[in-house]
Amino acid sequence: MQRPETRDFVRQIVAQDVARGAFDGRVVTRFPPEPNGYLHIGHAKALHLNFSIAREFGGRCHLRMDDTNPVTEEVEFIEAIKRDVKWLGYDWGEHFYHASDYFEQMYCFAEALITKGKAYVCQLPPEVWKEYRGVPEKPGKESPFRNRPPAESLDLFRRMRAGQFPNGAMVLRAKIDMSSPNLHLRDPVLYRILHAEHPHAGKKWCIYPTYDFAHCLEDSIEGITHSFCTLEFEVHRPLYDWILDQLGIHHPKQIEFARLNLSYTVMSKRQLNRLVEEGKVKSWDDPRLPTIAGLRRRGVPPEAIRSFCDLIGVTKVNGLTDIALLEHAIRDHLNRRAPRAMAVINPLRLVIENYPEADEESFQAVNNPEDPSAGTRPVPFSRELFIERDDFRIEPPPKYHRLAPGREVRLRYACLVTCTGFERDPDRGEITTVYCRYDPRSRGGSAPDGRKVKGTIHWVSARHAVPAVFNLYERLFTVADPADRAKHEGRDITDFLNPQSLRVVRGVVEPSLGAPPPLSRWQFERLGYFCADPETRPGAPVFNRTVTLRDSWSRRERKLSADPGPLAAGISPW
RNA sequence: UGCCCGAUGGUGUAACGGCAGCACACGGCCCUUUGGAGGCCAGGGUCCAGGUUCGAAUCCUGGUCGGGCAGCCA
Repeated sequence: MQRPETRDFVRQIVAQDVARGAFDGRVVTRFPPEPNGYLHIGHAKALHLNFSIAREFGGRCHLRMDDTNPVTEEVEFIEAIKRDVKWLGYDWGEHFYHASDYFEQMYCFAEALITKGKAYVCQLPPEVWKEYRGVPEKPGKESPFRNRPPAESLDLFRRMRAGQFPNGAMVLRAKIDMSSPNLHLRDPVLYRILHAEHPHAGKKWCIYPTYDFAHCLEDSIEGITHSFCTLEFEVHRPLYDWILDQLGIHHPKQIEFARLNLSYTVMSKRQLNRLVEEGKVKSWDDPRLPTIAGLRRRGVPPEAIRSFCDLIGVTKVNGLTDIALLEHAIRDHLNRRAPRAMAVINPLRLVIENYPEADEESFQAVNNPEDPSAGTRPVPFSRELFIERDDFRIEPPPKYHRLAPGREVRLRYACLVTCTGFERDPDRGEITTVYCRYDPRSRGGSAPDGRKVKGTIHWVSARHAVPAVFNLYERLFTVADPADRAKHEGRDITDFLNPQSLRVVRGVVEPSLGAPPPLSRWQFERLGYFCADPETRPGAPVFNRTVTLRDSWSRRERKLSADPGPLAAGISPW
């Protein structure tokens, strides 16, 4: 027997269904966001699951606005959601729907249920209904309206629709089992009165179906075969099944999977909303947020989000995914695709003493070593350059391969230089200029005699430099699980905000980057991946740092400073 | 304390009664005109206790721990 193909449990179920000819072998899925907020990377997981499975099994995936609650939903979100889904690379084709377009059908199904004696209009006030429902440990109490004749319920329900009653006066409830250990089966509400204008349906309705009643019907009407949702809906499944069974209509299979939790961020709509409302971040597309809009502005490619979704898999285990995995997916894609350029985010002036003041020349730089077809570009060079402040030390620590008095390094693509001295500000002690002499025979950066030059640093010609603003982003929170910590320690998520999550610095970029297209993605050599902010302007570019490069030197330095080692500790066994 | 779901290296996952594998992270080495990328190596895991079986991560029982459910939200 052949070793079974590795598939997640969802795909296994779908494959089995297809194999045994369930749903005529068809696969139809759907992504049903409620248009009351922006999509985030957790939604991307659901999106990816639905669209990928549809594609893999030759089916289709619908995009559906689950707009059954007019008081929280807005048209603004509908367009934002469509834009984000499209940007992520998913195509719903013709299949864009609104749950509200099915309101008339849902209403008819509700009447059918009433007629069959499976639903009734209940006039218990909300507080009393809550009491009657009871608690999980004990059976609930039946509503006095439970056994009212179907004809009476039907009349009342029609008058509800006609607008004869105020909000909350009565509801339509399913007649199931008030003693069920599953609260959702204790005669759940199917319709409520809401005198509110609907963003899509307008003023047509004043009664609206609840999620439980609407969702299974939406799925059924659209011919969905597999309805994926998150774990918290597991206890709703018996109700989903009950409604469809009573009505005897097409019955999709609901399958629950674990939602995504990402370390060092928060994912709930409520928490994200707070961060925006309270100004902890600037907007819904703030690059520190895990929203799709935020990730896009941060410079995260959609391909990286999709491959991340493949990496995390699908299970029923509620865990916490390390954001390092997302960062890996981002670097992996950008390393192959992002053109390289040179930028200096913390400039230090470097003067090449033996390079004539009046001269300048340009060197050919490789655009992408991972992709020869990306070609090369000329980079201007002159006597005065900017280098990274981190790339010079007066007293270099062990294994430091960069510039220091007397040390030789390679200026990337240009030449070899040896440090001859430096100058400091007499008052502040800050280093202002580093002096070097270059080896004229090392044009392009190769050592003429084959001598080993271990360090290579990046640079920008001062005369040609374009000033640029860099938004350096770090993790939004200082703890891996801010939401859990807040919940269990009675604290607030804002207690864990990283004050360093955004640092704005001014530096320079090489002239080829003077007017980058908004949202274009680059690797600044030795620094990281950056994305031109939408607000970048020609001659005044603004870049958002997507993610740093992996940096084994800074890791080493951090380790050394954190752990002084046995010698520094001064401990000797004898 | 009712019901439902879950538990495999630090993290995310695979193995569907037959050699516990992969990825990320972490550590070491090689290579390098990005301390990037790439290559190589190493460490580290089946929640616990019983049972069934020639054989259990997998099946059964009990426990422990974690999550969900008491909106006219979704």
